[in-house]
Amino acid sequence: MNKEEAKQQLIEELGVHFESEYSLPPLAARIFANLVITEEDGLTFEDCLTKQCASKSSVSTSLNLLLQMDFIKYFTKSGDRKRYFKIANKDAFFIGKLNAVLKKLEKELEMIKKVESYNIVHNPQKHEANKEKKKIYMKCVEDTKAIYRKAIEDLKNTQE
Amino acid sequence: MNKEEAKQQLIEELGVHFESEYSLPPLAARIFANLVITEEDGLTFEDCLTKQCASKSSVSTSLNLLLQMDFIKYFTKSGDRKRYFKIANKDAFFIGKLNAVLKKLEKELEMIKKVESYNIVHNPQKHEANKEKKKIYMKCVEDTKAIYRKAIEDLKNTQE
DNA sequence: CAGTTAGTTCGGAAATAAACAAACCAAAAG
DNA sequence: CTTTTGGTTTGTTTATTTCCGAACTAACTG
Repeated sequence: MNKEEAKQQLIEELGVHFESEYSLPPLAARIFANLVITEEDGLTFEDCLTKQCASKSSVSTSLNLLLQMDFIKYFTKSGDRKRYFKIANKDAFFIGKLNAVLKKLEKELEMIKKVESYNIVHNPQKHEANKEKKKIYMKCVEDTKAIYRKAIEDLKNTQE
Repeated sequence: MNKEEAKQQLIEELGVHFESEYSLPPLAARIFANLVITEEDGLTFEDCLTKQCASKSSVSTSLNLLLQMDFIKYFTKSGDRKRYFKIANKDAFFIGKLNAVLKKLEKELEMIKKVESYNIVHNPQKHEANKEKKKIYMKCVEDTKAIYRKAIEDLKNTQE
């Protein structure tokens, strides 16, 4: 398998992964995948257009979505009106991911607490029955959060 | 706020949460939310139908989806043709969730390794640049997995 | 066996999401 | 000032998802 083939295949695979992982529309996921694995330092609007065989408007929407989600950023070159898009920054890829998981865990905890509050008031016996399990689960979430926070710190300290 | 109001509001809120958290269709998410917070020991098909103001066919589809995803189970009462649906089991709710996260992390690792393999062959310099970050991220994922595995064990040992 | 109960299945309608084409705009170049 | 470049915006089309109604089935009931 040559490089171009390997690349295309990996983009498709990564694209599918990103769709579910980050709830991205298919085209945005593919564009992001392309930016993740490209060896170039930044791809232009046109690059994205031709590489994904998509329409201008769809590429525009997708790139703006990715920008707004902080998945990508762009830079310019003086004397060149094009924008060059690249993934937000080498760490952001991981940090963003870690933060996303953290946020989900926070939300999950919040929902569990709401259910708990409801049960304390309206279903005391049910609350008693689940107390121990909730405790284990919550500890697990807290431990995970600690690990993630540390990893984010570590990543930040790896700046080159 | 009375109990019924508090309950309805919580069901809606939990429902919205489950939609994104577990990628469930709206109706299935609401039915599951209802089963999570109900004080009854199991709700019938009809209960789900009337409480959600949905059609028979939609309730049927939703309940079967939830069954197939192992989110819920049912039991029967002798001399009663109805099925009583309830959440899969008190631990399964958490264990299932933890396992789902574990699976996602595994998949994530797998994708990262694929990108890494591609870079080793086709983009050695890029690979070198990201080596340290990948290492931190991977350690983080492994640590998380360990915590989750332990929590699952702990939950299993809490059987009443 | 005729009806009722507790659902399932199938075909389609309604809602939502994703992508597109075409018209548009602002900055730079000729 | 006209044209080209690098996009954006708007309105539509297409695809997919979600839900529903109506017809069906299998088990029980009288």
